[in-house]
Amino acid sequence: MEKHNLSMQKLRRMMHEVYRVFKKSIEEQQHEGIKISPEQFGLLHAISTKDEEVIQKDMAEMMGKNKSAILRLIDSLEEKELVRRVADVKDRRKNYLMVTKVGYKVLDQYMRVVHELMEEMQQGLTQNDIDTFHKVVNHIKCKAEKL
Amino acid sequence: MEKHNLSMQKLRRMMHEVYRVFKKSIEEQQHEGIKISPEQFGLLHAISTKDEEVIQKDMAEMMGKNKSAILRLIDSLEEKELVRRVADVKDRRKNYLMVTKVGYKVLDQYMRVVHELMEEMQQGLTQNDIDTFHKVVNHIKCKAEKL
DNA sequence: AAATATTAGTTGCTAACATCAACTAATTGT
DNA sequence: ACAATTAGTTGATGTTAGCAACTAATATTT
Repeated sequence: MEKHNLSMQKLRRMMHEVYRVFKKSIEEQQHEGIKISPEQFGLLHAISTKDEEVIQKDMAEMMGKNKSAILRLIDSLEEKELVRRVADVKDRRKNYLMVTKVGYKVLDQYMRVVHELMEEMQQGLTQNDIDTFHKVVNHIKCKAEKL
Repeated sequence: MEKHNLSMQKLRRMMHEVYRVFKKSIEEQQHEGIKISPEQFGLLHAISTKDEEVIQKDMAEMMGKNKSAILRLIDSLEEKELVRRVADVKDRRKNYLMVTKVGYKVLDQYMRVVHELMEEMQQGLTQNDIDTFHKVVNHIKCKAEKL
């Protein structure tokens, strides 16, 4: 009982710390340049990894976020010129999301920082540990989605 | 590289789903009564589990949050009469945080829901899985705290 | 073809959370 | 007694989330 709840809190704490360190590293490694928040980064990255073209609705589903939330995020990314909306010629309701050149550049920088940090923070953990971690995360997510 | 980043995003997604389900269950099981947010719940619970009396600063440290953030949370909990600040007689700067009777009642209700949900979502996972999960979370948190 | 239903995105509003700097009052240290 | 430190507060700013209502575009039904 108490154990389970603590895990969510610990999880939250862990993520908070990771983001804090991440932010600090970004500041240190880039005194200038475009700064984006974790959520913005998450969306930018998600868009960039999709092979086929995606629309806002797709991203909302994929990230499990409310469509307004996605819209706001896209607004903010578009404002920074990291992403562009391109209306579908056949269905004018749909906006395809495209990562700009600058977008890819920022993404690359951020990914490098993420990579370094994760390498560092994972030291001392086995691959099995990490795989189990992902398994648990995925398992709980899927269970939760069904409720 | 991409794998590590995805885990943070997946983690975030998982937590989002868990909170969604949690909220839904609360709504279903309590058509009335005091509603509190995950953060409020987290703080309320944290306060309740400490044997010795704690002050705001303690909670900020313990939860890894900014003191203003804690203050605001306490404000909101105090407003709902779930928590009370009690000034230390010897050091008037310090406020001890006490969970009220109502506070314990709400906490109990919420804990019950949490317990049920976690039981349900953990089905199919072994104790070893869960332990490893906690181990990884704790490991990363500690590593991050040192950076 | 026209009417209705559905879809994708937008808007306005509200709530919650986080952080920083500056500040105040209280206590401790010199 | 004064300076430094501490605990909490305030104001401002930024970010994210969610809901309902709305608009324009498309699909389906009549």
